[in-house]
Amino acid sequence: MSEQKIRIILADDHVLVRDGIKALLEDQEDLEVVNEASDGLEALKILEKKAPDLLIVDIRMPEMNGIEVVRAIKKQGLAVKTLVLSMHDSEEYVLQSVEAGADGYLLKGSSKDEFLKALHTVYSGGKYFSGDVSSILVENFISRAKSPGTVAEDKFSLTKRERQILSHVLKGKSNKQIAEELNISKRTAEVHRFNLMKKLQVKNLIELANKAKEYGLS
Amino acid sequence: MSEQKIRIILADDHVLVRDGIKALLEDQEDLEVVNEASDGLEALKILEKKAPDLLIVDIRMPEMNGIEVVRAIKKQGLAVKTLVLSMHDSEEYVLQSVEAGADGYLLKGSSKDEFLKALHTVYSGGKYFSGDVSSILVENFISRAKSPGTVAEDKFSLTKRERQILSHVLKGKSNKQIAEELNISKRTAEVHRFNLMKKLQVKNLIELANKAKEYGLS
DNA sequence: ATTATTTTAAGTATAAATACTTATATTTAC
DNA sequence: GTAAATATAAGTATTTATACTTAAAATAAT
Repeated sequence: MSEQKIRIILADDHVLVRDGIKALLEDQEDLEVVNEASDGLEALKILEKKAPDLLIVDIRMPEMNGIEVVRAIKKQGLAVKTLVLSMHDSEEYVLQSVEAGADGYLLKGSSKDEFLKALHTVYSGGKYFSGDVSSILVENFISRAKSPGTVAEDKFSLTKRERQILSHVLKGKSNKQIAEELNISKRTAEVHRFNLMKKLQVKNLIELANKAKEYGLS
Repeated sequence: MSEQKIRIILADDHVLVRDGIKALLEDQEDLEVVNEASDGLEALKILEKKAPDLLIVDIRMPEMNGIEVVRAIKKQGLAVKTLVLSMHDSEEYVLQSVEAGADGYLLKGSSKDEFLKALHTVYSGGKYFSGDVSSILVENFISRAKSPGTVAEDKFSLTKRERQILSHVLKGKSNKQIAEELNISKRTAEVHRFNLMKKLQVKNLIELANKAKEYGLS
């Protein structure tokens, strides 16, 4: 009865991490890594034709991040279960993953045993979130009940132009430089900068840099 | 003759990464992971009493980073070989590792095969640096020949006060705030800020934040 | 004890960012 | 096609940072 193995696809941009996890998984007789991907887009492509049981996906990847991959999967109604791995226990990531429809979320600080447990739980239709993560969920579940639709608002609802300005700001450009490069007035650049900092709720460049890095805003 | 295995200690703060690499290593019959550490200090302690053949160490770790561990090992004249793993192919890290006396340096983007090759090379007394890394070394070897003793100067030779100011700057404080908190004049704070940015060779806050993060300057 | 380094802090002038408000084109969406 | 959102940009006043130079105390090192 336990004849067919759980077919897994691994997506992580670090080969060594991938090889490590693969070795770890293949020590288990009921698991099988059928394919790997080194970025989000590749993962999606492989997924569509291989139709595995489970996808293990890292959040930070080039091209398309793990959360976006999960979102795409759910949107397309693919049957694959998803287990999100993360180096960072950023609250926002957790919430985004849940809302994207991830079946599980594990910190890389989790142990092998927890990893395998999560894997099986998710495979059999359950949800698995590592300890520290659960508390974040509980807290947000409560606050969400009070003011529905508020949490994890799609990123920060920056406009295209604001994102564009942001990316320049994050390169250390001054408003003047930005204005010159985009052929807009310095004042306009100022306004955009002002607005986006307000939206991101940061008071200075340092906080901006950190927040942007944390949420993967280019 | 190939009776005794290569005894390895693994140091990485992420349990899952550790478990993965361990699984990968223990698929090889000539290797054996005798112990693990989740931070630099722990690694050193274990090392001193276990005397393994080889230490695989991640750069970013709490308490004491990988490079510092390598440096301590060489200082104490321990016989263990060292293989440094890194997520980041930062030029500075590579150079620091070499100067600390590391026997090998591998990017986590390396494959399992390259990993094992590196391992064996280092164990048998050789040096191993993954492809992309070698070019960095070559370049710096040349420039060093011209002006010896210049490269990888111990951090950036910031003074204590400068480091202190830096940590405030990195919290997003203004010179005025810093001055108030440290009971110095605003002008003094300005000078320190100016000098430290010069020493770190950055032109703006963003670059400062990145550089500081990269080199682990608090 | 005497260099050397570090820390302190002032001056001067310029450039940039902050914290708004107001207001008009221009898109985009329903 | 009209409303809503976005992008544009000006005004005003204040605060901060930049880019130096100079120079005196205070500490640390040999």
